[in-house]
Amino acid sequence: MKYSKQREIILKTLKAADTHLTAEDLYHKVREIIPRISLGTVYRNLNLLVEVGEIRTLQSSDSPSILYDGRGDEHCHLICTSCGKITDIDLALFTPFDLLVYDKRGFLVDDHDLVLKGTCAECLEK
Amino acid sequence: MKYSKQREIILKTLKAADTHLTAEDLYHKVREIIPRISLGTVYRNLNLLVEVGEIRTLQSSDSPSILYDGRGDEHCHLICTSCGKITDIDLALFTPFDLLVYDKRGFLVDDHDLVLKGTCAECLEK
DNA sequence: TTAATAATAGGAATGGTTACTAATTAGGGG
DNA sequence: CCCCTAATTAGTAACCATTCCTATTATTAA
Repeated sequence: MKYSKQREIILKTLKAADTHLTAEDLYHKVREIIPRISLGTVYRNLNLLVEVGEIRTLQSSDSPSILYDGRGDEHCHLICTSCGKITDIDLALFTPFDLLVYDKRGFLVDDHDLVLKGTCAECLEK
Repeated sequence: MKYSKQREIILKTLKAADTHLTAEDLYHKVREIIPRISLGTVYRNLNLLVEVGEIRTLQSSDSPSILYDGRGDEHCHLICTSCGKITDIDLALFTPFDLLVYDKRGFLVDDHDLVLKGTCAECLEK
C-alpha cells in the first residue's frame, strides 16, 4: 500500500472525531484540509482502512449509511433510542460467551459486533 | 392496521424460510403465490412488520442489502466468515451484561443486536 | 532519473430502498 | 346489503449511498 496524503488525513480526521461519522461527514471535514478531494477517494480509503483493521464500521439502523469508527479494536456500541447518541464501551467479558457458543454449536468466534439499544443516562434523567 | 393478503403471505413466507432473506428474495418467493405483487409492497410490509415487532432486520456486512429475520424475539446471529452461513442462537444470558452496562454508564438496555463472526463447525472440519 | 504502478479527481453508473399516484380493497355504520 | 372512508396496492419514477471507470498525477524502488 503506497502512501497517500489523502489517506493520512482521512484516518487522522476520523481518529480525532469523538463521534462516528458517515463517509459524507468525513468528506466535508477533510475538504477543509484538501479542498479538491473526491468523495470516491474517501470511500476507497475507508474501505482500505477497514480491510487492514485500522478502523471499523457500524450500522445505526435508523440511518441508511455506514458509520465509520476510528477505533480498530473490538468494542461494543450503546445506541440511545431517545437521543440517538452512540457511545463506545469496552468488552473484556466475552470469553465465557465465546466458549459457550463453541460448546453448543462448534462455532469458533473471532469477532464480535455488539450493539445495545436503550436509554442513556442523560435521557433517563428527563 | 387493515388486513391484506399480501402482508399475510409475506409474513408467512418469511417465517417459513429457514434462512434470512432480502426483500428481493422474498419478492421472488411471494410472486409464486401472488404474481402481480410489487417490490414496493414487499418493502412497505416488511417495514410495517418490523415496526410492530413481528420480524427483525440484520445487516450481513458483506452484502449491502438488509436481511429480514422471521423471528421477532431477541436472539443472536452467528455469521461464518468462511461459508457465509448465518445461524440463530438464543441468548438467555445477557442480564448480567446489561446490569454491568447500567452500573458503569447508567445506560438502560432494552434491546440487543449481537453478531458473532467466526468459523462454523462444518467449515472447521475442513 | 526513470519506470512501474498505486492513487487520485471527476463523473457516470449501479443497486437497494422509498416516494408518488391513481386504482383497488377492507370493513364499519347506516 | 351497500355506502363511505381510509388503508393498501401496483407500477413507476425518484433518491441516495456506494461503486466503477478513465485519464491524469503521485509514490517509490531500482
